[in-house]
Amino acid sequence: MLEIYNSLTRKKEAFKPMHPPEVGMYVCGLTVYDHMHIGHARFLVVFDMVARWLRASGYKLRYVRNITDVDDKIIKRAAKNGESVQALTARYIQATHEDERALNVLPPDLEPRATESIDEMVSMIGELVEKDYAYQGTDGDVFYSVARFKDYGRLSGKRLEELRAGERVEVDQAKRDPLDFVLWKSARPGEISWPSPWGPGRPGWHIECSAMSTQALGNHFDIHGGGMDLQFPHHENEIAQSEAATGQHFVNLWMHNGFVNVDDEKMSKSLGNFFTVRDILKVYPPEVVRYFILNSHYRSPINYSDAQLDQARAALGRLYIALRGVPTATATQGGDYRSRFAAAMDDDFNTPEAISALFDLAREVNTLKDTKPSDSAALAALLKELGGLLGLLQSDPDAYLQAGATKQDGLSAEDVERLISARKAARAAKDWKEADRLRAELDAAGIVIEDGAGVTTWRRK
RNA sequence: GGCUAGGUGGCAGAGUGGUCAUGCAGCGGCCUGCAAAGCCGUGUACGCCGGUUCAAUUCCGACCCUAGCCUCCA
Repeated sequence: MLEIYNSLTRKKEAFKPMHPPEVGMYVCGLTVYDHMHIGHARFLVVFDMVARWLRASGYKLRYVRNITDVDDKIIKRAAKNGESVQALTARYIQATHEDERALNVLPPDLEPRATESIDEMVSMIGELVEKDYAYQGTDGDVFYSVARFKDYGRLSGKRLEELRAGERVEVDQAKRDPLDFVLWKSARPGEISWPSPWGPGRPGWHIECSAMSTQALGNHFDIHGGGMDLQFPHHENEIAQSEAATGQHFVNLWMHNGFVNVDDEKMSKSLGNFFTVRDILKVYPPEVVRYFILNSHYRSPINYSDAQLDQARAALGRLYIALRGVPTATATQGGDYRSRFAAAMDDDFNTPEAISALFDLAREVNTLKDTKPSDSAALAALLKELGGLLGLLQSDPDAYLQAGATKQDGLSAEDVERLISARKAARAAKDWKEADRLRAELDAAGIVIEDGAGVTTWRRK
């Protein structure tokens, strides 16, 4: 039985979709004005893992992940670059898709773009104005009247008076209440805009997700996810907007993934301590990045560092080494590995524990390799199958282990093969000195060689 | 200050009221021409102080410390 931690109730709950086997899940996606960083990669991989496990559990999932392609930062960046909003977002949407493919993040079933749902946003704002949950401020912007929504703060555990007491709330004369947030922003001359009953402008960020999720999944759906920092105010505001507009309960289960830190501090652009996926993939295979993310529980913070990625690479290498040289076979029922794996995943997606079952499985594959090759092959097939549920271990083992992407300076595969045959000749002549010299030469180039029964295999460090 | 989540062995990271996480690194052994990989064995742990209990890292309370949110943010 699948249990998931619900941010709304702050406890694990048995997962009960409203209309099984159908499940609707909406995740707040990227604002596309720059390359994604490792923090973005985390939420993408985490919810990809969630989607895969829900499907593997027999649910018919409708996974919706939006793209925010109009927003203050986008407008500012486009202006700075001297290009149109459309040109900027098109470029980064493409880059985002490339990075997702590299990380083996499957496309969602639906990827709505904010600019394609403006009508729905305008109509939802109209609904809110009509019901007196929203008003047009003195500057023309339309605001949501937070005090009108009695459950405001429930998701984030905040109360209005506490928020008001905070010193950092901005003072804005156009609003009736400093906590009110913008639903519709009037356009300044030259800015991208759409017509509306309140004049030309663009939607606020929060209304985008309310409108797109409702449009794709209905007024009331099962799961809504996103990064920890979106809990307040973004998701709080979504609830306020959607429930006020539709009069219905919005979302049953809220999931929030933890952050990627650097030196125990949040990664952020202002601190300048962020790492883009593109830069990381110049040094590490994408699957190592995916393993690194999945090796911690999705709600825990993780620290990014080269040392961590090196460890992830060593660990993943061990799994691939177990799969190396094993003939293809049908997966066994596999003792209790399968049930251990499932139990871990069912326990709020405990991927580190699921992965620990993979390592025990790999040990048995290795142990039986020589004595019971067919049993070993069947277990290896199980290892690959279970790994696949996490989006791991699907590459050809030798291709993964010999991939050149890890170090730039290396020898080509042909060079390596040539040196290995030279060493083979030296070994046959029992010229150990020459054989060891050649091995040292390979080692210096980052190549590890392993003499098996009659064959020498190689991989990159 | 308010709210939330944490503090586990050299590092990373799960978990449990009383036997093993798992990976990396270390040590010993097997294997190997020597290695590597693999296998076997092995050491080091649960922030601090009280309480409950036959028994607490695990439950309860206080304390200390850390991070996140309270402002755009995955």
